[in-house]
Amino acid sequence: MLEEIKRNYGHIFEEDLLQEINDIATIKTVNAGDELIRTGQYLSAMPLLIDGVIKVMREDEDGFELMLYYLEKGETCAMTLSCCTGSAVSEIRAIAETESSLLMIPIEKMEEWLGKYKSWRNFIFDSYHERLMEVMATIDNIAFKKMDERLIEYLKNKSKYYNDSEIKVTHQDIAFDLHTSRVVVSRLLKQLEKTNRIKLNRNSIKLIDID
DNA sequence: TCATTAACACGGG
DNA sequence: CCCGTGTTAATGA
Repeated sequence: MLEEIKRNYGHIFEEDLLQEINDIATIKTVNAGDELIRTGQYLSAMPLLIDGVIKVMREDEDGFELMLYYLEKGETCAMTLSCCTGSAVSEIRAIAETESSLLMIPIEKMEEWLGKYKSWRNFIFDSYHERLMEVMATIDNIAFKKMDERLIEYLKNKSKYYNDSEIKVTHQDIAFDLHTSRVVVSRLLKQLEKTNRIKLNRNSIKLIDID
C-alpha cells in the first residue's frame, strides 16, 4: 500500500508523513455510480483520492443537481476539510464517476497533522484554493455564460478527466449535471455536430474541434 | 427570444 | 420492447 501512496503523494509529503498515512489510513474502493458523501451527512474521515474520478455536486431541496467539479487522483474534497474540523454537515454530494480507490484518514489525524507536518498543511491549503477556484469557474459559467458555452466547457472538462476525446455519456446525464433539460442539450449538441466540432453517437460524444 | 414541458417517431440492441 | 435520440408545439419567463 505504501507504494500506491508514494506514487500519488510521494512528491508532496515527507517520509514520516507517508509512513503515518500507511499505518493509519484504510483503503476504500468504490464502483462507478457509488455515493461517497450525501448532502447533510456528518463526516468522520477525509478521503485522499489515489485512483479514479469523483464528481462533486450541489443539490437543491428537491434533489435537483448541479455539478461543481471533478476530483482526480492526488486530490481531496474541500468539503470534508471544513466538515471534519468543525462538526458541520456536508453541503455537497459526491458520486464516484469511475471505479475509484481512496485513502480514508480519520479526522483526528487530519487535525493532528496540521500542526505536525508542514507538507500536510500546505496540501490542505492548496486543496482549499484549488477547489475554490474550480467553484469560481463554475459560478462564472452559470452567471456569465450561455448554455452553449457551458456545454462546451463541460465536454472539454469531461474529456480532460477521462483522458479521452470520446466521452461516454447520454444527453440526459449532461442535462442533469448542467441543470437543464435534455431538449436543450440535444439541440445544442446537434448544432455542434453540424459545425463539425463534435461527432454524435448513441451513448457517446467524440470531440473533434473543441477549443 | 429562449428554456421548459410534453408528446411523438425512429432505430438499435 | 426499451432506451436514447431528434424534433415539434405549446407555454412561460
